[in-house]
Amino acid sequence: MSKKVIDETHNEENLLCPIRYTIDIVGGKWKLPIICMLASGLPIRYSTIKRKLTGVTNMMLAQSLKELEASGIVHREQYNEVPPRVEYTLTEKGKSILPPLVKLAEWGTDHMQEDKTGATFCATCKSMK
Amino acid sequence: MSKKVIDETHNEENLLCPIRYTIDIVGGKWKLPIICMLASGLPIRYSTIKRKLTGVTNMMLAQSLKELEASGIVHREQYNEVPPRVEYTLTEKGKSILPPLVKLAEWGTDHMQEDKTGATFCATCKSMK
DNA sequence: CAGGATCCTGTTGGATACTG
DNA sequence: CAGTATCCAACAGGATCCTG
Repeated sequence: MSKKVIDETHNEENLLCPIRYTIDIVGGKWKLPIICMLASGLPIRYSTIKRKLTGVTNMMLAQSLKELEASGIVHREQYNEVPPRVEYTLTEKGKSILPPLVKLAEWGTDHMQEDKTGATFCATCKSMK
Repeated sequence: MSKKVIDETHNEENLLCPIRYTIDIVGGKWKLPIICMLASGLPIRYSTIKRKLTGVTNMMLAQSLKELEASGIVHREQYNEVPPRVEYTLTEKGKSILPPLVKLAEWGTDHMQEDKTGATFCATCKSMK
């Protein structure tokens, strides 16, 4: 979810565009990998996500998860144990965004190969297909 | 096409992901509106695009068009007349990205209405459906 | 008409340290 | 373990002025 101030003069023209609404939800550096990782449907712990997302900081991961939760894409389940455990899953809304993303992935796969032959693909995204 | 320096440590994990490849192409503030505007298939002049894209500067429009051309999405046809005339059209690759974008738009339309009822939609994007 | 050059600012994302 | 807080660098995008 973009924090940018809505410019009223462009609001109706661009920012309420349903495509941009969708891209805003999955935009940013880490949200797409997170969604891909949760695409299996199984709940995944915070620490597991952090470990598999090479290079992500606690700061960025927590923020991305919070924004995805605010968008209704992921569900956060907190267990009051010691040590604490928090698991994330895709909501129904989150699952429903996968087919459109797969369309994007298919188009990307087709046309990446035209440009740079032999490109390797993100393992998590491949798992969506 | 983003100008950001590619971080080699995340390259294979994220940046060669076909979804991100696709989103990078249509990302940014003006590329989606430009693509929507060209979706009819008719060639459109630079000045016409500029006039219809309220708020865009020459700087941003020229840059967006150049990047879309480099991505193979739009074709630039220059006529050596006085005054100069340049017309833009979607390439075959550009046309082929419309169906995936329509999927995104459909998802966005469905779920925007859950969040904010009565939201108005971008006229150019609606024209794609 | 169709851009380019230069300078500037707000946002995004990262580094590091700390906590319930 | 699962985050926060604070500070900072990089980049996208805009304003203004200039040109073939």
